[in-house]
Amino acid sequence: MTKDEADLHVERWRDHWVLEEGIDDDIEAMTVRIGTISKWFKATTKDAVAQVGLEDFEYETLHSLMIRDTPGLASPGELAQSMGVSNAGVTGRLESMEKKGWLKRKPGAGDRRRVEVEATREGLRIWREAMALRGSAETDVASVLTPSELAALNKLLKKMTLAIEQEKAAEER
Amino acid sequence: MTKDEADLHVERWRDHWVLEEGIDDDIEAMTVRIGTISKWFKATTKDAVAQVGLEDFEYETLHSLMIRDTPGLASPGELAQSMGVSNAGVTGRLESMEKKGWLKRKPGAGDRRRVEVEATREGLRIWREAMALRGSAETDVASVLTPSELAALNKLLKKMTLAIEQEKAAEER
DNA sequence: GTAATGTTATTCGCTAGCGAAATATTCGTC
DNA sequence: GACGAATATTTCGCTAGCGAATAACATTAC
Repeated sequence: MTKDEADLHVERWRDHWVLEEGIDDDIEAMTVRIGTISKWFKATTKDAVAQVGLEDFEYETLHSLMIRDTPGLASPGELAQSMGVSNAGVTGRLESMEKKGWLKRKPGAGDRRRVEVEATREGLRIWREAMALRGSAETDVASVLTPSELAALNKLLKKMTLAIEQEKAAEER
Repeated sequence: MTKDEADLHVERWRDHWVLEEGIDDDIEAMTVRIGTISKWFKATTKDAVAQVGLEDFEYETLHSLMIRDTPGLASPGELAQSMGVSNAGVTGRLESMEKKGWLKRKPGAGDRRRVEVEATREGLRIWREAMALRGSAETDVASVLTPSELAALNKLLKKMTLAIEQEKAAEER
């Protein structure tokens, strides 16, 4: 069967190898593949986003704002958390994005320490546009799998994500 | 069955949703899961790397240098390519890493435009140390799968990576 | 052999983002 | 009901990295 980059990587690994305790080949190949796919999705998203005239981080911010359970509405701190960016970083993003008119900030209603971030109509529009492009690129890749293969893949991935989420939760105490 | 974050994401997606043409739920869940796992691996690598006293980008550079088919030896341009970083960025990395003694640069033998980057003994040592830690974190996650599940997962992932690699190759003409 | 073109690495000006300190507001407690 | 602790955001100084321009060398064409 044709080899992919991960296969080649593992082969080189074994030949030239130097580590005392070897890492399991299948695990190594799996992590490399996950990385490859993730990178690809990031790259296609980047393209889609560039096509509609957004910067990467602008898209990410709008996206984060929209996929909440209160879509289009959040505080800077919440955004920082969900994007894995520092609070200071979020302030910077909001600053420039507010100037461009994709969102606005207003002082928090009840608690005046807070700031409420809200997507504008125009912000929503451009984000949707990017989403449509992004989705079609993902569909392209996923379509090499049959529906039942996709289901099987999801089942296996889910086993891992559940383990990860559990691990994460455990870390937080 | 227990739901993971991806499941919840897709549910929210559907409830509040606003896109004209819906994105297929299974595809969306799959991309979210791939992203979650990839992020997790990145985070565990980051921890491992911090434990041995390396910066992220220093580890990445050493790693890139070591997994070549000429391990421990490369030109800046090759590194830039394999890391997906600009040439200028690589120059900066090499600068600081040379100071710390993890690698050294010397003028290219045949072609004197080139520069040869070589890992030092100490660079190799610290990278190995990080690798051992990194590997064990990955093994932890992967161990929720049975060997045959892992094999099945790799088979499905490989279908996608092959498609991606083909797409990439096609783009390059 | 020399001019023109290509290739490789580095320098320079600029942007995004981080961590720590500063600022503004709220909550708890005596 | 005032004062200290807690919380939310922003400001500030600094670092990594990008793209464009530059420098140094090599290759090709004539």
